Amino acid sequence: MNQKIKTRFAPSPTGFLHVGGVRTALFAWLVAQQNNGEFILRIEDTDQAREVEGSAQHIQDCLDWLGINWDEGPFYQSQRLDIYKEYAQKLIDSGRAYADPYTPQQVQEFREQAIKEKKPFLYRNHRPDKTAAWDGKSPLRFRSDPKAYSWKDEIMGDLSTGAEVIDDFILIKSDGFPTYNFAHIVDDNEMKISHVIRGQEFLASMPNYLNLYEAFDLNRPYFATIPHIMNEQGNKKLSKRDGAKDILDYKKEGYLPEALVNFLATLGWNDGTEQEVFSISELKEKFSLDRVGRSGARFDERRLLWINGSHIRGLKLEDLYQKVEGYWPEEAKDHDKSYKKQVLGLVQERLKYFAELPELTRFFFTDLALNPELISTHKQLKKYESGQLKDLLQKAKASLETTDFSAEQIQEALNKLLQETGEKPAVLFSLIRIATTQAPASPELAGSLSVLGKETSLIRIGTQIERL
RNA sequence: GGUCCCGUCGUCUAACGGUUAGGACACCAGGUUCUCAUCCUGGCAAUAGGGGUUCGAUUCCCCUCGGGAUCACCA
Repeated sequence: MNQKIKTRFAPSPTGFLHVGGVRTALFAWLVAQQNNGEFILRIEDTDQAREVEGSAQHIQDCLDWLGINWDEGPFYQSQRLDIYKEYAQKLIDSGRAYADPYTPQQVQEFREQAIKEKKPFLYRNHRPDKTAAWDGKSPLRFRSDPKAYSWKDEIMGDLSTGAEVIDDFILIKSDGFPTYNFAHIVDDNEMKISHVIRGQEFLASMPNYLNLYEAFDLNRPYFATIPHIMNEQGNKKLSKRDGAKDILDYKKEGYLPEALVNFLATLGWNDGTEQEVFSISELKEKFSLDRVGRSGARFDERRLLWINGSHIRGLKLEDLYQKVEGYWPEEAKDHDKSYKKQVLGLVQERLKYFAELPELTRFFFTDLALNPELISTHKQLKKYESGQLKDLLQKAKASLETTDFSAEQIQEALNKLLQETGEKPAVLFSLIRIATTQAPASPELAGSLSVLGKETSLIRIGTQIERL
């Protein structure tokens, strides 16, 4: 195949982008990336009624964030009406398009009649014998040539349908805008798209598209149909109305774009090995359409969470620090970079997404209110008298007072204390951990104390002693 | 309803017609001097059903069942 690989993402600007749309874009982009091809963005804004203000920009923001960059565009179909008119004229000249004489109401009546007679509705059964020249005001309709088709889909394999599904369809609407069915074929040809990669909602229309390719005497591009992502119940394609999130929500919540890309790429695709976590460059290298599954996949956010955590753990601390800017708890604003970086180093391995940074780290920046429940519900500590706990903390305080506050020295001191008191780590360490953090969970003790610093640590232990 | 597509653990998936049907997420249990997390070990758990073809079927064919897409002057 000497043809230059060129793919496109062609969304309509009718709302925010969710994971389903982005996955389609991603697959098309990956195909172009790995073949040294081009990827273009085309905004299919031919339905003025459904257009949502800001949507085209939003789509670009999403792709930008994910690193799905386009080589050309964005093209806007609304600015290419002349091109569609030219192509339409070719079909008029060759007798393959005609002015539609019916009103929508009349067409609807035909349809209802067909339903009543339990026959499939085909517009071409109502084709007028003679039509007036197209005045540009009525819709322009394609004169189809019913025949059976078979074709190859790079994902679905060999497909075929009979002539009974071929029908006349609208090329140009009465508002002068082309339909998707027409415009996308014109543009794919004009833009020399080699691989048409899109969601399965278009699969049923393929025979009609093939019919139109033939009417124009065009070579077919390669086709690849991507199965839909299903909603959580698995009974419907994922859509905005059943809770699919805006892609930018994932950005806001502190997901890494490379993690989301990893997640979406492996939803329906795998490389045949047992690898689960991929970098973008690995995906560029390894992705292939023929290893995309044919069945619809469900979106499982828990898996995304795991992949995101996995990518976070793989980040260098300095990189992670750059990325989490803006996610720190309010109380962290007066603390310097060096301190915050140390804190970050301690929580890196337990961070699943950035928005949970505040709850994980708040106690490093401010004294949390004493939480007696942490002791009263602790499975070991609850058996102790408060006097005993007080005594233990006093010993801990005394020991730490004379300790150099590196993590290693603290660990050593704590180990010694363990021996001296004869207590189990589950008791002594838990007690100190609770006293110094007042949090249900925190990073490992010696490291936390070291970052917290001697003064703060001792004060907090002191406070706990007073309140026991 | 017509047409088309799909059907392996709860989820994402692997398996030239020959595997004890593998891995991952989730979940459960144990381990790593405290918690949560990480990490390690172990566990639970699937070929929708029925017929063929074959020495042998998750894999090929047929039927049934189930799910989805589509049938617009929407994309």
